Amino acid sequence: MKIKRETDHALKCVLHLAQHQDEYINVLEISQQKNIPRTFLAKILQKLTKAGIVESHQGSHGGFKLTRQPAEISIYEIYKVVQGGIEVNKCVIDNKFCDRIHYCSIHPVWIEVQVDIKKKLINTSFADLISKEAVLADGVQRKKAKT
Amino acid sequence: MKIKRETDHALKCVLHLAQHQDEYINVLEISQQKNIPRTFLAKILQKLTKAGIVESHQGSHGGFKLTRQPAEISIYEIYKVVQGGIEVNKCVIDNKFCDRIHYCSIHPVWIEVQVDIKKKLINTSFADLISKEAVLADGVQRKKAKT
DNA sequence: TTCATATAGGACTAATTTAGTCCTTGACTA
DNA sequence: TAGTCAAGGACTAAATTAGTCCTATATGAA
Ligand code: FES
Ligand code: FES
Repeated sequence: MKIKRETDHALKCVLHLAQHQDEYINVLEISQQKNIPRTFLAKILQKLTKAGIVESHQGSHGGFKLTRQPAEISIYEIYKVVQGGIEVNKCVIDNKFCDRIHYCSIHPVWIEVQVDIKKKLINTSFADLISKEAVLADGVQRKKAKT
Repeated sequence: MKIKRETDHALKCVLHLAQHQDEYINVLEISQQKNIPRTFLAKILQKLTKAGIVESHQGSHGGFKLTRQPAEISIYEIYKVVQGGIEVNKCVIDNKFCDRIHYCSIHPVWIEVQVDIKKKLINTSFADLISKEAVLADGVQRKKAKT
């Protein structure tokens, strides 16, 4: 389990959409606001659309918006859509990877780690992120004001 | 944080040494027993030697053995030596990676995940693994006997 | 109705990282 | 002193990641 760039982009992107609900926002705007290569982001948004996390609208004034409330979308969901399942070690996914798998004492450790990670990611929604972001941004503002 | 092949090899290797304490075991034997490419394993053992986890002896009847008791060696230690620190997302290591870092609401999630993983890995020693392995291997034997 | 503005989708490429090999040198010991 | 083993550096192959580019299709407005 290592966050790929693609997933990182996807999370920022969904965060942006969550911060601008109920309007269609196009790829260019998100890519500029969140500093993501435009064409790459377009690909990511295709995945999110297929997965039903966002809905798209073509033509002028088109773009993307969330299909659900931010509180109903977890980090884990986005992670899973763009990156697939959590895979701490290859043998956890591919059971032909290691012949020791039937008695390997290390294996259960990875399983446990995965369960922990999954729990944490499921328990963080984009509503949580939005409110936290507001607080943090405010903190940065105050710091700047002081100097 | 994704277990590399190299780390996986290293863990199996140390497990083998832990199961055969107090004798020097050479690269060839470990590589055969644990199914690891010989030359690659040699490299890994170099790292472990430098890190002081194993000690080496050259010449005939040479090889490697642990410098400490299995109970004193954690999975985390091996992980760290061969793979470096836990890095769930790049921004956690490289603070120039993302300009959002000062107020990013997602960032703390990765930090928490890392802390959890680290705890779990530190709390598993090779003594734990050895005893668990014995139980698991026994289970496999019993299953075979039944058929 | 047609032009400007969007996304959809596939094929491709570049860059980076992972997973090794190979070869020469140096230590140990029977 | 020959045979056996690790140390170390340089190299290569394979796989994955991180994108680009081009064409097609949908939409709304002039
Ligand atoms: S088989 Fe999965 S860690 Fe050993
Ligand atoms: S800066 Fe680390 S996740 Fe946003």
